[in-house]
Amino acid sequence: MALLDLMGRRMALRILWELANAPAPLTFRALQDAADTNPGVLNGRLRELRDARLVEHEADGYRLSDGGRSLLAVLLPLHGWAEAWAAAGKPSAPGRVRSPRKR
Amino acid sequence: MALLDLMGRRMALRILWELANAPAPLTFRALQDAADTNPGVLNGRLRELRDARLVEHEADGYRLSDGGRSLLAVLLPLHGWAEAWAAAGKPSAPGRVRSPRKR
DNA sequence: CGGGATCCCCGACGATACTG
DNA sequence: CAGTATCGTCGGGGATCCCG
Repeated sequence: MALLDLMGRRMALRILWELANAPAPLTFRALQDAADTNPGVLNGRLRELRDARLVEHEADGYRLSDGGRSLLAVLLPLHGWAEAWAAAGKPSAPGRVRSPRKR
Repeated sequence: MALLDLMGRRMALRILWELANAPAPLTFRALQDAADTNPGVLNGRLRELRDARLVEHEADGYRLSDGGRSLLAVLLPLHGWAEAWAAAGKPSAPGRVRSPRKR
């Protein structure tokens, strides 16, 4: 699945996430700062995400496309599963497993 | 998300898929053949998947665990989304996704 | 047959300098 | 500020050999 290729890349999900939580479109710099990455990676990812029509670029910056938003929506259940899975997997880890964290 | 790290790896999903469709547990060789990969990768992935408790290893071979099956279930919607997404995006686009494999 | 060990290659990433 | 170019590094993955 090509989707996983894309989403598995270094800052892909992070970028989508930052854009999703931004009140307004983010500039290149703003994104670079928010995702804490470098121009090269950010630029590459941005290109791929735009090719995939998951984000859009306008004069005022980058924003999620409808498709991007729908992807995020589909990703949520997976995210939930992953959390439960991770929680089940590290019962012996420095135990803060008990208090479910919400952010 | 660590899940994506794992699933994004070279044969992870493929292995889960092959195991899911197998009528009975698959042996190492059978899996290697089914997924068309090499011992090194297969072994590595198998170790990770076992660590993640997504697959189980018994005397008669490898099989999906309950967790593995549940993951696959959660993955289905994503898969559906990905198909629609791919279909919408690359009806005529030059497919640069995967280069032809030599065998 | 199962599956570790090895070797090599290539692409992704990180950092940063640089141009418009 | 936006984005590109360059360069070194690092790790994953392909192929193979081989032992238990």
